[in-house]
Amino acid sequence: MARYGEQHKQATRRRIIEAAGRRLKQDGIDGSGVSVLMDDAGLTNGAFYSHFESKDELVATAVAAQLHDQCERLRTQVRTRAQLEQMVREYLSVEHRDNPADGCPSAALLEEIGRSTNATKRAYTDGMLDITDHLARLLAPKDPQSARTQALSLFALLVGTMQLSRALRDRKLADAVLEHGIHDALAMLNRRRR
Amino acid sequence: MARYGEQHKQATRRRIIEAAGRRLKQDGIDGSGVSVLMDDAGLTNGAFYSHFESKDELVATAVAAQLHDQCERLRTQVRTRAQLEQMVREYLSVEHRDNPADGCPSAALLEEIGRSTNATKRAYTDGMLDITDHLARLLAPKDPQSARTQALSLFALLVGTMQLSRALRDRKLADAVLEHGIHDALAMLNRRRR
DNA sequence: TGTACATCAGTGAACGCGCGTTCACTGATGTAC
DNA sequence: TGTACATCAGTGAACGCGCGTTCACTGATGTAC
Repeated sequence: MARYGEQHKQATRRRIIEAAGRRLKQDGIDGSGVSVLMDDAGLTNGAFYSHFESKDELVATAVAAQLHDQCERLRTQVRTRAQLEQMVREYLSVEHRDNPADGCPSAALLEEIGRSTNATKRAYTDGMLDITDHLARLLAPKDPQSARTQALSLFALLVGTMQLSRALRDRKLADAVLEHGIHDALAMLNRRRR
Repeated sequence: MARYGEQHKQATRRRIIEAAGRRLKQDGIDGSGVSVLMDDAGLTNGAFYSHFESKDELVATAVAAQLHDQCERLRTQVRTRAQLEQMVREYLSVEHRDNPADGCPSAALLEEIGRSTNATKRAYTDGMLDITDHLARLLAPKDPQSARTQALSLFALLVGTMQLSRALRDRKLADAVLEHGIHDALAMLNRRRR
């Protein structure tokens, strides 16, 4: 019945979504054309619409996938406060700043997501709920509900700091922003909650 | 010699820049076409190129103007720590979140500025240097140089929190993020520097 | 095992549209006399 | 003061281009017998 083997099309779809995640983070949503996105996946533009209804649908799907990957990485690699501090240091690194395609989808896309379709914002919100669930359990196992907004604030500082460092055309200042951001993020993390 | 009165063209140019600032903040850089920008200024698209060399030049100019306005507002309205705290509260308000056109250019454009031309990033950097000069003098008159990165970190938290609140499609959570952001921003402001 | 057939993932050209930009033109204005 | 003229800010149609999307077609594959 299915002629290309059961998983052939699914594998292609995943390939498009993964390549799109990288491209969107590098060039932005408006900056990434469908032809380029398909080229990145090793296909021609025409094949796009046998996988997705529209560019908007791919964007929402890719955002969901990016956050899901990020969540999985956190789940496996950040299980203690010490690991969380290490994550903060890696997040606010020069390497992360200079390689948006490999980096955090929020740092690369948050502002555009705010202007996107409801489906994309929904996907983003759901992904963030999963991520902050995990972080909240780590920060305050007894009161994860209030720890969630704490985690979101930490995240906001990381994202804002990364975007700022990327926008500043003054290497020294941009590096100093990252450095100071680490300090503030760790302080935020270790402050006593009232 | 000059036929429309000395200031006629300059006034029109200022009108374009000011209207563009609002439009860019609302719809993003890529999302704002030249025709719409000129329409906002009450002109037709053709007149654009007697005022600017390119859309890029207008973007850089509008970003500079937006930051300059923001700096002036800070200079006149934020002269004490108490006023700075008040500014934080107004920044992280629901009103600001729901009206990006009237709001902070960084919250609306920072991610896109990071992907923009060098001229735009230069304009942004210079504007931020002015703003942080002022804030640094307020935060630590004795050591404004180190207080500048502190001001930038505070700014990063405000920007990241605002963007996050705009992207979340969950009113309650989005409001909670603002609320918690105020708390963290004030804590960051009042923490003893080492 | 070999051949004819049906399927549909993928191709690549084309669609209409809006983009940034150009340009021939208009007409309100200040200047000259 | 009134008229002819020069200027150039602004008009609006057009340019080529790349966008998101559509579509007739191809050809590699699994199935039927």
